[in-house]
Amino acid sequence: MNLAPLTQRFVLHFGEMGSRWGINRTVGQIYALLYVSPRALNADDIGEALAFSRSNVSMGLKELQSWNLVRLQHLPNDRREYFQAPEDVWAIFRTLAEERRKREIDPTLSMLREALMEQPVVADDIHAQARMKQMHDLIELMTGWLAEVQKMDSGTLVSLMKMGAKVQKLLEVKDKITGKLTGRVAPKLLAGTRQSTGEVVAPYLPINTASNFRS
Amino acid sequence: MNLAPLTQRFVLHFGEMGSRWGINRTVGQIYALLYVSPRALNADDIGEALAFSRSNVSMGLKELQSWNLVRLQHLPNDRREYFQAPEDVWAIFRTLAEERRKREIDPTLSMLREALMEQPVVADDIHAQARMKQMHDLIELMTGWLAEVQKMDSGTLVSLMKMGAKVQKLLEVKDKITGKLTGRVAPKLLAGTRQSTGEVVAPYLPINTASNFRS
DNA sequence: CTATAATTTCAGGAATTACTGAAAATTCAA
DNA sequence: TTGAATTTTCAGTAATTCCTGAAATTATAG
Repeated sequence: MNLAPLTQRFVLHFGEMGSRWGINRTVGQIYALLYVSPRALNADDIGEALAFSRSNVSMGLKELQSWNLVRLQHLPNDRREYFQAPEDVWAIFRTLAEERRKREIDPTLSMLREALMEQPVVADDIHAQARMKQMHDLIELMTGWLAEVQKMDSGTLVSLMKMGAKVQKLLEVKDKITGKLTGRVAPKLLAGTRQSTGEVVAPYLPINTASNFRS
Repeated sequence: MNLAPLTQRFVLHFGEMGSRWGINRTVGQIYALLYVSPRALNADDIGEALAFSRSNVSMGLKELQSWNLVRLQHLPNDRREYFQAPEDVWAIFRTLAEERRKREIDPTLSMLREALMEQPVVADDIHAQARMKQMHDLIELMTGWLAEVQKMDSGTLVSLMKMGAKVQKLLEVKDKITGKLTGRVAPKLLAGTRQSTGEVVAPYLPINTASNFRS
């Protein structure tokens, strides 16, 4: 591996980080290299830069393509394929979120939905189903929110994030004006929820209190 | 493995899902079991339920404890340790986000900060550093926002998420009233950013346009 | 169509990670 | 303090994942 110093540190770091995800070191390094590279690279460039076999590069690039994380490019008078990472970091982040949702969240939601359709036959499964309902509702709320947020343009998103918790205050002001309840927990939420199982599930608890864990 | 039917499906699913993260199947299954269990379980319970060796359970529980995902409990007249998952799914989610930040984001931020302090000596590193700056800024913005959001109580968070993109409209209304600019991209953001490298980096682009990728 | 360049597939070996049983360490009741 | 109960450690093996070179496939220039 013969890379510029900063590039090398970045590439090695992403190789290590990759392992903490499901992604393997090779793929992490290839992506990192493409991300910082000032120009599109072909498979041989990559293999040489990272000292990987040509076939390993090929598999890594295929993986990255399946994640929609790299774009293909052709140069005039050159039959080889050139790869690059998108320029816009926000677009990259969106793609990542989207793909992870597809691979990790969607299958889980399906499993949960199926499980919630069933009639539990064992005592333990009654409680299990109620827990699955809680998880299902949280995931559904979060993915729905994520989908809406992903539609915003990057500028709006940046503004929102920079506001951070100040949105809360804005909501309170709005409450006073409209009289609607948003900043506090709605009574319905506090009342507990009757599940499809018939069981009444405890309401969302305030966090960071000892009562979150049985002691 | 001799589990109630719904419980078994849930446990097996989380085992598989674990592999897509960095987490191994065993740990995923143990956590899933604790999550749906109506009562705290000891290591032998878990080992028997999932057909794992006692030592494997011990290692899995240690891993889960290092993630702050399980709580320890003692029953009267029983020396064994009993484990359970927190009841509040929101608290669980917070913990997960927090721990992943510590393990994945923080080290990356450190690496990026260090790299941004250096003076690039090779041409390629000048571009690489500019790219790292973009990534650094995005991550910093997101983690800062996350930290603020994590301080909110679950109820507020639920309200916010249910509003989804409607927050945007609220911001526009606020703009009209206060005259401040938040809903649209601030001029400074559109103007591009002068990096520490001296290079002027392109501003955030509108997403979902072909121009995000060189064609 | 043919020849060559480029990419992909894949079987097998290398490296890593997971899991187990036995032994060591720890905890706590008596 | 002792000793039984419980948990943890760890070396060895099993299982899985990664990576390579060779062969097959695909693409395209001539």
